[in-house]
Amino acid sequence: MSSTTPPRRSTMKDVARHAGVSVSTVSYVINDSGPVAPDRRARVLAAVQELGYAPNEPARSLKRRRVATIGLIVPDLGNQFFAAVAEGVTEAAMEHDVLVVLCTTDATQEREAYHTRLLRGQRLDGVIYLSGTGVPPRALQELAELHAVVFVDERLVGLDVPFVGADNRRGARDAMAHVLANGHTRIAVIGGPPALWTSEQRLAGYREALAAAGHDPDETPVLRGDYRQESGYVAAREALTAPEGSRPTAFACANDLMAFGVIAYCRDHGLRVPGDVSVVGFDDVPLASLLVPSLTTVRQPAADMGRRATEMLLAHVAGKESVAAEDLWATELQVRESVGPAVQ
Amino acid sequence: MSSTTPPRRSTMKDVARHAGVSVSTVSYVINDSGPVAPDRRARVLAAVQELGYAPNEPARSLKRRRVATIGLIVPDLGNQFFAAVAEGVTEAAMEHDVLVVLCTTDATQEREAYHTRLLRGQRLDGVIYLSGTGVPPRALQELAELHAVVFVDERLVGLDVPFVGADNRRGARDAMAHVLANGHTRIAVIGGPPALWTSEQRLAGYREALAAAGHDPDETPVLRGDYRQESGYVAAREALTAPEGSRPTAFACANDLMAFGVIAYCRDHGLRVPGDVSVVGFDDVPLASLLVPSLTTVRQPAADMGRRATEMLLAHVAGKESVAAEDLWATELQVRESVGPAVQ
DNA sequence: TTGTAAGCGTTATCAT
DNA sequence: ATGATAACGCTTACAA
Repeated sequence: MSSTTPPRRSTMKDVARHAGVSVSTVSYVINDSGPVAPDRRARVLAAVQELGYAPNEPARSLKRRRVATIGLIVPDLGNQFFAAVAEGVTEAAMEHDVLVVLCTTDATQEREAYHTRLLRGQRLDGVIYLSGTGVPPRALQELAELHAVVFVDERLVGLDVPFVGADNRRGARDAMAHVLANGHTRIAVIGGPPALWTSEQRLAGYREALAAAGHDPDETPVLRGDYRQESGYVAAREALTAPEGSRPTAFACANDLMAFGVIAYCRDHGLRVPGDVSVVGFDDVPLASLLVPSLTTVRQPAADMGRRATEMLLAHVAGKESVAAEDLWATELQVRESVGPAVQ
Repeated sequence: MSSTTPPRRSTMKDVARHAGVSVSTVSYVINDSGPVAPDRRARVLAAVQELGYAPNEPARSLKRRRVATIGLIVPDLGNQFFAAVAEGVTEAAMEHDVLVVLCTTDATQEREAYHTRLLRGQRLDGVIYLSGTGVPPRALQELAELHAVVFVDERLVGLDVPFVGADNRRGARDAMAHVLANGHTRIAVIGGPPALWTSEQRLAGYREALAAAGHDPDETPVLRGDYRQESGYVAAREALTAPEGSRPTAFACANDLMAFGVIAYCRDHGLRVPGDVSVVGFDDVPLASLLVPSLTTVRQPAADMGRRATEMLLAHVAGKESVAAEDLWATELQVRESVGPAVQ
C-alpha cells in the first residue's frame, strides 16, 4: 500500500491550467459534450495523460444527479443459483459502464433491512432485489419510491415493482410428473420456507402434477426446509426413519442444495440413489450435473435472468417507460441419473 | 417502478427550514458532530422523519473526500472459492458500514483492465484484487498509488501491495504426500495457468513431496488447465488415453473444479474413483464433500481470507500504518473418499 | 450553542 | 469555438 502521502489527485482545473485552456473546455473534451477545436482537444488530452487525470466521480454524480451505480441485494453467493444471477447482473452492468454495489443478506430479515436502508441513502440508479425471506423490510417501500427496483427470482407482494423470474409452478409440475412417470407412489416433498413465493409456486406445481396423475395431493407429506443443504439432510432423515412401509421412495426438493442434502444423507446411510431413493431438485446449479449420480432437476436461466433484470432497470432509468411489469422465463427439465424406477 | 415523477428528495436545507434551524445545525445532528440543544435536536429529527430525508451521498463524499466504499475485483462467482471470499468481504464491509462494488472479470485481461480503470476513477477507499490472469493491468500501478489495495489469493509481483492468501506450497505438498502414501507411482499433475503464482506454488509443493518420497519430479507429467472444470475433463482424457502402462493411477489437481472435471471424465468412461483412479483437489469448495465419491482436497479458509483482507484495507484507510505486508493462512488437508490405494 | 459562508470538483448556461 | 460563472448538497471553520 502506498506509504507515501496521498498524492493529491489532479482536478479539471489542473488539467485546464496545464493545457492552457478553461475548465469548460476540458469538460467538453472529457465528456465529448461540446465543440472543441482539434488542436486544443489534443492539448487537453495530452495534459490528461500527463497528469494521470481521472474525473472525480462523486463531484460528477452530485452535479449530474445520477451515479451510474446500481445495487444488488442477494441472499448468499454460496448458492450457485444466486451467484449465477449476480454474474449476469455484473456483466450487463459492465456493458453499460455501471457499477454494482453488492449486498449479501444471508437470508435474514435484519440484514435485508440493513442493506435496504443503506442503499436507500445512496443515490443509486436502481436496485436489483433478491429476497431471501419473502418479507419486505420497512425501508423497501421508500426504496422503491426513490429508486427503480426490480425483483428477481422471489416476488414480494403488495409492492408495485417489476419482476424477473422463472415459471416455478410449471417447472415443479414437470419435475413431479417425471417422478410419477417412473412409477413412484410414496413421494416426499421437501419445500422451501412457507413465506416465499417460490416455495409456494413449486409446491403448487407438485400438487398439480400429483392431482393430474390421480393422486390426492394432500396425502403427500411436505417437509419444510430452508433452501440450504443441511435442511435437506435433516428432512431426509425425518422421512427415511419413518415406519417401514410409509417411507418415501422419492423426494421432490424445492431446490438443488436441499436435494444435495438428501443425496448426502443417503450416501451416509447406505441408501442407493436412484436404486433405493430417487431425487429431483430445482435450479440446475452447475454442480448438479457433476454429482454421482447426477441430479435430475429443473433448469432456471439464472444468468439470463440477472442480465435481463439489469437491462430492465437501466432502460427504466434511461426513461424508457415501456418497461414490462413482469418477465417470466421458461424452465427446462434436466433428466439425469438421480431418478429411477420405483422399487417396493 | 415508480411511474410518478421522481419525488424530489429533500435536502438539508429543506430539513433546516422545516425545523426552523440552520443547515449546520441539521448537519451537526445528522453526523453527531457538534453541540445541539436537546429541543432543537428533537425538532430536527422530527423534520428528518417527516420529510424522509436521507443525506446525499455523492455530496457528502465530495466534501469529505472519502466514499465509504471499497471495490472487489474477482474472476468469477461460479467458482465457489471466489464466492466464499466475496461473502467474507461483504460481511466485513457491512460491519464497517462500507459498500462493496463488485466487478467480475471472467479471468480475462481485458475485463481486469477495464475494471481496474473504472475503479481508478472512483474515489474508493480501497480495492480488494483477486487476479485471474496473473498479469497486472496497466492501470493497476496507478490504482495502487491512488487507493489502498490488497491482493487476495493470487499474488502479483513487482507491486508493493499487501497480500492475503494461503500457504499454497505447503497445502499442495500435503496433498501429494497423501497420494504417495497410498502407494501411487504414476501420478499426473493438472496444474493451473503457468502465469499464476498459485499455480506455481502448488506445483512446487507437489514436486517437493515427490522429491521427498524419492521420486524424480521431472518424471511426473504436468498438464496445464485453466482452473475451470472443463479443462480438468480435457486433461483427464489426454492422460487416460495414453498408452496402457503409462496411464496415471492418480491425479493431483491444482483446484477442485478441475478435480471435478476429472471425476466427471471417469464417470463418463466407466472408470471408478477411487477404484481405478484417485483424485485430489485444492480449495475444498462446499460441494467437494458432497460429491460421490467425496473429494479429498486441501482446505483454504476463503471467507476468512476475504474478511481479513477487508479488515486490513479498512485499517489502512483509517490510518493505522501497522498493516502487515502479508497474511498467509494455513491450509488443511481434507482426507475423503476420492483417494484410494494404488492399483496396477 | 447557533448561524454564515467558503469551498469540495463537476456540469451546463450564457455571454462573448 | 471558448470562457466565466452559477449551481449541485454537503461539511466545517469561523463568527456571533
